[in-house]
Amino acid sequence: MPAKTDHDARRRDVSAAVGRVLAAQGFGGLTLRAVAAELGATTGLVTHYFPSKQALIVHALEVAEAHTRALVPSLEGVHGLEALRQALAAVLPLTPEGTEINRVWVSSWDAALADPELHALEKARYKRWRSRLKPFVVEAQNDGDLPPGDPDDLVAALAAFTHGLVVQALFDPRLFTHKRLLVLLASHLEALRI
Amino acid sequence: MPAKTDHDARRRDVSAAVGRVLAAQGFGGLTLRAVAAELGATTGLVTHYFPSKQALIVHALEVAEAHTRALVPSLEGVHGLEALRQALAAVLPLTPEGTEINRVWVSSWDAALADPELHALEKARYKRWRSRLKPFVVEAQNDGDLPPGDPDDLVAALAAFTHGLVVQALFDPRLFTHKRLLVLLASHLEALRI
DNA sequence: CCGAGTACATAACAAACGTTCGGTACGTAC
DNA sequence: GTACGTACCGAACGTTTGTTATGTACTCGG
Repeated sequence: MPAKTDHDARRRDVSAAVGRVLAAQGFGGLTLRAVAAELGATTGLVTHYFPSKQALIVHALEVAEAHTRALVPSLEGVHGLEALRQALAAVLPLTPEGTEINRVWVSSWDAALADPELHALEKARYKRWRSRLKPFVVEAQNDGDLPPGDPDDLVAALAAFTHGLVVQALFDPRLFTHKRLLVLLASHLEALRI
Repeated sequence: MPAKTDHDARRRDVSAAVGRVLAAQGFGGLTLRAVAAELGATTGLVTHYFPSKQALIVHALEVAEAHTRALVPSLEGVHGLEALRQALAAVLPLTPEGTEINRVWVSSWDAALADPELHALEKARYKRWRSRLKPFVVEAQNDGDLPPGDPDDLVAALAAFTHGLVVQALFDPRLFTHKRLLVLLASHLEALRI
């Protein structure tokens, strides 16, 4: 009875289109018709795969998270402070792709602060990010490359530094070039060194 | 010929209502009707004082900036690292008022990334903020409380740290309490000490 | 080849949007 | 007192929104 199309793959296509609209227009410009146009289809297709706009957004942000995580290089064989540096550098808007996905994240904060469900999801996402960074921080502390103290505090501070840099870079890419972002990150980690 | 009402004061009233709607609903929920309702008036009043929604937003963000700056305590007699700490602490969401205005700022980034005019204004705002912090950084460097090097880099890093902390705190106020935010800021500055 | 069910297009729907505008009330200037 | 300009209401305008319903083409299991 089922037709041929790959349902899950098509859902991912739709979500990808949402991501592109979001990166270009922000949440204010995210409409079902814009998504459909980006996809070269109609709103009928979109609503066929997602019951509501809210569900569409939620899924699109999940896909974006997976995408973001995929930008982090393999850190096998890399440890401590250097692994931390690479993990944080992967988040910076160093490529057009990185810039686009960061635009999506920053844009999503508006909706996430207003909507309870999105708020909870973003809060959980931050928790996941910090817990993914934590082992590297602990390692760096054990190596004597970072000062002792509650690693959770250090992780939060480093996540803050990185995302704060992302925001400034999005608004002034001319001032925060690829090279300068990496220098700022590296010298920041260096400054924290004991 | 002119009637009695204080035009500028009324414009500020409208902008304040925009701020309240923005803090509660974000840009997605910012409509002329919501602003009018918040003001206990009609859309006619709003459009009487602002030619368009865009102009309304621009003015509301200007008012918000003035408001934000007013939250910074007098730093007369305070210098160097301690002045820097106080200036940055003033930005953190430590009070309901501070939380509300930070919600407005973070929400505004969605629209600011999508609209050229708002983008330019936000970019300029960041520049102003950094240049206001810079003297304190230079002072702290001269005092030997902060490492030497390009003060612009240090300012950008500290602005990044602070705003990144703001975002995390907005999404998880339970985890980032008033006390912890201040501790994180203080120990971060301490960690940068030579 | 034939029902059944999926994959969409197309179109309609009420609701909500920003903007525009006529109308009323009320000061002020002369 | 009359004329004029401001302040604001209330409603209408056309557009756009998310959602829902209808219709058609196609693919499969039997």
